[in-house]
Amino acid sequence: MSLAKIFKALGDRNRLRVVHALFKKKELCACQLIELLEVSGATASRHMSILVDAGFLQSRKEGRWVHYRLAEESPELKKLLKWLEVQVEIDPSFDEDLAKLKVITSCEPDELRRKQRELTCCS
Amino acid sequence: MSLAKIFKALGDRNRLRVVHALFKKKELCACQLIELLEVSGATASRHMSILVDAGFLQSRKEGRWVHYRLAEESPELKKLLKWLEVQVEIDPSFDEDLAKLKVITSCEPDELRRKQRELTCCS
DNA sequence: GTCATATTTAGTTGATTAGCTAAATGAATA
DNA sequence: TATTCATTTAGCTAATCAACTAAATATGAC
Repeated sequence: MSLAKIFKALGDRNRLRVVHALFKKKELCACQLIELLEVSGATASRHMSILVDAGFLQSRKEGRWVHYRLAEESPELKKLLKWLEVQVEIDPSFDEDLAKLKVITSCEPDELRRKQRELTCCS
Repeated sequence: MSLAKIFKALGDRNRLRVVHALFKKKELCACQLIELLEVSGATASRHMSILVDAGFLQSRKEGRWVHYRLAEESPELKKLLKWLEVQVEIDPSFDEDLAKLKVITSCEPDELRRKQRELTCCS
């Protein structure tokens, strides 16, 4: 894994939001991250794959759902994440996501998806 | 300064080479970095401005020459640079630049520029 | 002042990338 | 088995970005 690739993976606002969310929640499924970012599923999926590819995230498939969490393998990347965790804590631009996260994790993924469908149908 | 911008600045191989070089040499002028990267002066200048902009580098003008070194202001960025310093040390893909750096810093900037002109004229 | 020279800015081009929609895949359930 | 649904892949578009050349700026030397 090249250093440039590692930094490139973090050089995107939406991907930083995903990492920030996983600092806060430990594990989130794809549909929750879609809800958080408010992008298409395809776009979110691509962001995840970039973060997994760079070694920051690991995924776990459970039935139809894919769950993401921060990877634990590399001690070096963990150090970098430690630094990043302090920075996002300081940065008020991530505060909005905290409230959003609260809503997103207040119900189970399947219920969340039902709500998402309702919204897109009725609006 | 946004976090995404900070990471984006490091998400380019040539800019990482510049930072690596400045870990090794403390201060280098624009013409030496042009020689190191083997890109046009304009391209090198743009890379430098991105690194300065992100807070990693500071520049010092001395007559016609501009000298660059790692910035000391931000304790947070210094921590990140500390991490990066360890990584580039481990990464063998930066080894080639060590030999190159030796040549580049073996003579003063004005002599280096003379050599550069000779090469482009005669080849 | 004029010339030479180091660097930056402007403007162009080709490659990469973040976003989308639509189609494909894979897994649970009727 | 057929259907439904979560996610990924494919294919497209607009924006970003790294590289270049040429022109502009700035500084030292004649």
